[in-house]
Amino acid sequence: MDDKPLSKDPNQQFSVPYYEIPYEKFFQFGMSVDSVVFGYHDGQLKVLLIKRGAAPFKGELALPGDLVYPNETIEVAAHRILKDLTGIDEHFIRQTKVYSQVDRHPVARVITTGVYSVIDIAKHDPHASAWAEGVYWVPVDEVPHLAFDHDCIFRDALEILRDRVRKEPVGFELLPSKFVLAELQGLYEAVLNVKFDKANFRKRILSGKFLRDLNEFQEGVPHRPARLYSFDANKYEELTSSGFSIQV
Amino acid sequence: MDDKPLSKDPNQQFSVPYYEIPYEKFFQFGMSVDSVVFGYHDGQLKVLLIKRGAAPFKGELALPGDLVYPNETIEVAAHRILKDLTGIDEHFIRQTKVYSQVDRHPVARVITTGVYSVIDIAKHDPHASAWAEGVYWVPVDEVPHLAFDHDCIFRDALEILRDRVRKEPVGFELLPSKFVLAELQGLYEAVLNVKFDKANFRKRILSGKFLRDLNEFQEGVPHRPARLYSFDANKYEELTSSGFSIQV
DNA sequence: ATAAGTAGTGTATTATTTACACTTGAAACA
DNA sequence: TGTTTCAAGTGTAAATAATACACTACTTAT
Repeated sequence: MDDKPLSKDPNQQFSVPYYEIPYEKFFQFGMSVDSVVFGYHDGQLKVLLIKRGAAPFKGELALPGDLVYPNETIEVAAHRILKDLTGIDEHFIRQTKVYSQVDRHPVARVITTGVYSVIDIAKHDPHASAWAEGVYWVPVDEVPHLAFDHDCIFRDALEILRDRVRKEPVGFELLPSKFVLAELQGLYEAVLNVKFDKANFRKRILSGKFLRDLNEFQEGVPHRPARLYSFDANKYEELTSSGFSIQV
Repeated sequence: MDDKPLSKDPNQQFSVPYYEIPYEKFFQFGMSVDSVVFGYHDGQLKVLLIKRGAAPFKGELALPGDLVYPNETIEVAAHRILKDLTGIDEHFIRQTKVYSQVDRHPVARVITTGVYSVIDIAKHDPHASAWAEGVYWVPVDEVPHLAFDHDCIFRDALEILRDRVRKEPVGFELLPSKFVLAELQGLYEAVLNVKFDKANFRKRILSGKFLRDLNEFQEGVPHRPARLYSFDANKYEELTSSGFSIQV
């Protein structure tokens, strides 16, 4: 009995001085990570949802997530989960918030950390795994009700992404390494749900000098092909270290 | 033995499939909160440090923090800690990051959430408590080495504060409810470590319309007394809900 | 050749930011 | 009762940045 996770019984309240709470009760938390994985496709910002393969909420839609292993950090756990789902080792990943409502998990006391991740859909082919019966890319404005408190975790992540994408080079993670300015503009428009003037968008982005002009061109388009660019991470580092920040 | 917190023994690695890890090992995390409490005094931004009253790191300087109780959320725990230290119930408080390095705590596996808090020094009188032998306001640029990974937690919080204070009404929490524009300017200059032009600062702040002109004046100053203002939270809410955001 | 369609550029207008000098008013002192 | 001192508070010209929008350029398709 003593080994079981903390009971969720509402009668089991600890309205007593801390020294009357058995010491080991302070060390019975479960820790999990829930990932909000963003991708961009067909001019739409999408998020990766799974159909849960295990209780609780088996069969329901949720964010991919799992308990943190005893020897893992949260970041390691998040990478493991994404690797299981997409096969890719390297992901851009950032924390959002911690969710610690006492009753947020129906079975045990589990505190979860939200993270978001931003990937190029074309490079990844998500597939079902031990804990996910199905995996789906869902446009962010069509996300249905999710298991646990994942509605909230998703909303918060989207809001934080929208804030961050304006000043950090997050957007480039969503695109192939070679892209065209119109794609970049479409991406920002999809993420932020706004429209930009083409000429002004170009001027702003190009004035930053962190895009490398590859002197290559689009192929197979039925009109004048556009120049290909890539994000120059070194140049960007150089710029940020002297106070520069992307402004979109 | 099974009831003890997770061992920090580096030999106890779990490089095995999850189903070979005993189930209860997933529920032996300790969860804590560490608060970075900011205050403003004498034109300086300061942070509240404690001298630890208990092992580990007894006697060393650290951020105020404690284990989360089994029936608490992280936010509740953070408020409890600050109440213990300052006697005040209501605090402005925000999460910063989660710190989950496996070896960050020398005794047990404890994951901590950093929070920051921003208070009016004049209204609070911090005092030693069960877990704090001493309490000190230290200017942010004179913070010495701290216990655990608190150096890092502090640095991150300061960076996040500096980012947030430019667009959220965080600064007002540091001042008495009635203040003078010069005080507000001094505060922003101390937090951000920059200088503003007086005329332009006023124009910018006043153009937001979220300051209420109290038609009252400073007293006891040996020069022309300045107008007193207060932050109008209702007006601010109204403005933000229609897309407005503070810009400093 | 020419039409269609997107790539990419130039520029006038408007809005915002910056720098800095100025005026105002209360208290202190002669 | 001036006059000085000190910071409060204002006005404005110049520089910079944001916006709107029309234009040219180039490649494919017919």
